[in-house]
Amino acid sequence: MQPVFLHIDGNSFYCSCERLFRPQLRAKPVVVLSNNDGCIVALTKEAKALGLKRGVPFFQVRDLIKEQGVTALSSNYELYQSISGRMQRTIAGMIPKMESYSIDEIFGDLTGVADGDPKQLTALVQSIRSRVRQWVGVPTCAGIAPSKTLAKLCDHYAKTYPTFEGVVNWLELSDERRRRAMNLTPVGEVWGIGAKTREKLLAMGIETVLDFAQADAAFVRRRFGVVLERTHRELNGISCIALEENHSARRQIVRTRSFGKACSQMDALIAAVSVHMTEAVRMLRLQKCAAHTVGVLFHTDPFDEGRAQYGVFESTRLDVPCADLMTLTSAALELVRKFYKSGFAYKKAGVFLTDFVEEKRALAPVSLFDFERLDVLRKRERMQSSLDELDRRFGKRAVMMASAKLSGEWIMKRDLLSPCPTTNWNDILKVS
DNA sequence: TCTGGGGTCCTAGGACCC
DNA sequence: TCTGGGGTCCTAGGACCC
Repeated sequence: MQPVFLHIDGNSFYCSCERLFRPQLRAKPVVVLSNNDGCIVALTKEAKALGLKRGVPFFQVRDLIKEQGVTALSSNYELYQSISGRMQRTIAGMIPKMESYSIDEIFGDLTGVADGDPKQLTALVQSIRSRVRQWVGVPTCAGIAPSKTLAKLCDHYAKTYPTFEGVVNWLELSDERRRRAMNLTPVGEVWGIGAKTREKLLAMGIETVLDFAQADAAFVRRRFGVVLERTHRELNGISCIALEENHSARRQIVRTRSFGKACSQMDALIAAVSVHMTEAVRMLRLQKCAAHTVGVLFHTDPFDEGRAQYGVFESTRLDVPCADLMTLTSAALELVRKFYKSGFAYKKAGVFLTDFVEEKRALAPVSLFDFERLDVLRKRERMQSSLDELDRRFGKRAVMMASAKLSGEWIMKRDLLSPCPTTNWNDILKVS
């Protein structure tokens, strides 16, 4: 039986989530910014129409945004994660097999559904879209095709050409329309073809998806390897990439953040690494794993080209896999102490965990209590009364952030603060 | 002078995705 | 002044073993 894949994703997902709670933003240009409000990570079609693009640093377009009355929002990942969960549960209830591919995307397996009748498949997917719209409130587009790569391409067509009304079904297109669509689409739009490969293909005169799909398979294999050969086959309707229903179990966990302001003290790195490790271990325990390797990274500001750069990406293999916050944090802090060099202004710090094994023992969730035992909080006695006050007013998360903040130059606008009733640093610092 | 061959494991780096 | 933060997979080459 010929496989049939579905791809659905949310339109301007982060912006759509924000619009749910701010209906006045409907049909208006909106952008959502990355962590330190550094650059644009999501934007609505109204914002795209003004020439704004994903990935552009905010400061470069600040004037344009002001002039055009674009709403710029700090990101709120906890909100997006929660909406994403609702969207995916809604879809999961309507199709036999599903893979959660990213925060706003799913792949589904529709093989054998509706006896493979293309018209019925399109109708089914339209009903999924309207249910998501109605139950969750997020607009989506979808593609249906015999391979994942084609399904994603069809979704792209659905987004690009509104006449399709949100769903493009490869199985319903004539050969002629398929060729026309592929010929209109730049090769870089294909899932699996990034900037580097695109440049190489352009240099060979391969400009459109059609050019690439018609290229010689052996040639693609020889010049670009097995990965791109798979993409090539997928574009020709041969499914090579299977649905992964258990996509969510991670093989590594990384937590990093840029500092709002570069810092040079080792204390600040220690504070940052401790906070990141607390989050990383929380994730690790959620997926019931222990990590055999623990690592840290920190580096100077790569955009500050005038200054000497220093970067660290180091890891330790533990004697035994471990899911204990204290042990993992100690190992990470040891790396920080070993590789820290004074005289540099550090802009980014983080931790990573990898080489996972399943952890069968029951694990208590990471609590603030664990965190307080860390040497970061040596100053704890001094700070205790203000921390108690913080705890009463804003909860433990705020205590954690304030502790880190007070033990180093840790400046962030709003990251990690969503569970608190305030996202305003000044409120928190006033109390502490 | 002439200096095997094949397998496995690990790592670093590069490419890709959102 | 201000430039995100996650992830995945593949490959080549070196170390090591017999």
